[in-house]
Amino acid sequence: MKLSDAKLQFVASWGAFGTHWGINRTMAQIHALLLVSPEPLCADDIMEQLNISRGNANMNIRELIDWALVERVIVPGERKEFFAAEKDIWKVVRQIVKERKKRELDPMLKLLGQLSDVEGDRRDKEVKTFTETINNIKRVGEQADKTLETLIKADENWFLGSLMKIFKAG
Amino acid sequence: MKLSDAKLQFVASWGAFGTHWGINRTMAQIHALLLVSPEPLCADDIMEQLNISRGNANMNIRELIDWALVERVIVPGERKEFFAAEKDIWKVVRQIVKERKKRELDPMLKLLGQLSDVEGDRRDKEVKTFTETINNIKRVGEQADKTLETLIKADENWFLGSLMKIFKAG
DNA sequence: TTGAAGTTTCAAAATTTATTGAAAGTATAT
DNA sequence: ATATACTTTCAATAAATTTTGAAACTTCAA
Repeated sequence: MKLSDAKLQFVASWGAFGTHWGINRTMAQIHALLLVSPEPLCADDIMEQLNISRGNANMNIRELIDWALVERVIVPGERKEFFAAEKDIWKVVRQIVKERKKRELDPMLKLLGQLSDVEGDRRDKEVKTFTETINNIKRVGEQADKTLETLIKADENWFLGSLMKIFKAG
Repeated sequence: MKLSDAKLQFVASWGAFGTHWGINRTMAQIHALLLVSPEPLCADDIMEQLNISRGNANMNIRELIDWALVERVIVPGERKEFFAAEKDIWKVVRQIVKERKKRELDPMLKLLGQLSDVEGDRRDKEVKTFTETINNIKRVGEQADKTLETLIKADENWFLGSLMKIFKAG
């Protein structure tokens, strides 16, 4: 397969993949493009390669920077900004897990805590089912929270080495 | 907090949560509603409680059944269908992980396999960066694949017990 | 200063996704 | 058979999200 075709396909697929995970297609495509670029790209490069407008490029680049997946790079002798993606995929995964945990899991656990005691007779089937379900979700959520917290702090070697040996043994 | 308010809030939040994960809001809301209902509900119950049309209810219930998160229930003496959600949250998590792995991770790994050898000089910086990035993503993806496979097969006690002890010790 | 180069913003337009509701389809009881 | 109760489908519509592009803003060199 030719490099240019492979790149196109990677960018398109990464974009489609992103949409299944609540990430906007263009943002994922820009990320993919930067991941496979040896040199940092400027806004015009990105606009040209993905056929998108300046506004669109700008907004999605900023979002990627916000997620700490991309950083601004100063290129000596150039006035405009350049952008480069974090290339260490393990760091990328950890970063995404960290952000999504903060934005989604943490608020969900907070809510579940608030919902876990409702007024009313515990022998009432409605009350009982509600309380039990919420508490079960809370338990699993808290477990996930701990697991992800460990994963966020883990370094790759520890994760790929120790954890997997244990998993296989389990 | 009153049960009725707590239910409303849970349904609304579960719906919002779903949208961040590429799941349609109504589907997540129906799931939430069934999770906290002690008895199976029929299409009309769901339509009424969520203020949605029959077509919408029908399509999203079917989708939930497709994901094996909800099942049809025959209620003796009733002609219409009733629906109940799987209440074991650990099973729900495993089921979702299993489906998403099949639908998303597996195809992605297949693609990465195809992209991992491109034509051209390996000393070419473009070729080198592309190949290395794809292979790094592939490695992490394959690791995730194994981990999730183990998780899918694991039973709750094993997971909550052994795994977490190990994580804490790590 | 001024102007050239670059970046950001955001209302309007385009696109995508979700929802409706009525017609068509199915199953069941009589 | 046929009326009744219920489910499914899908074209039309509505809603939500994404994208555009031009104006406003910023920065910097001369």
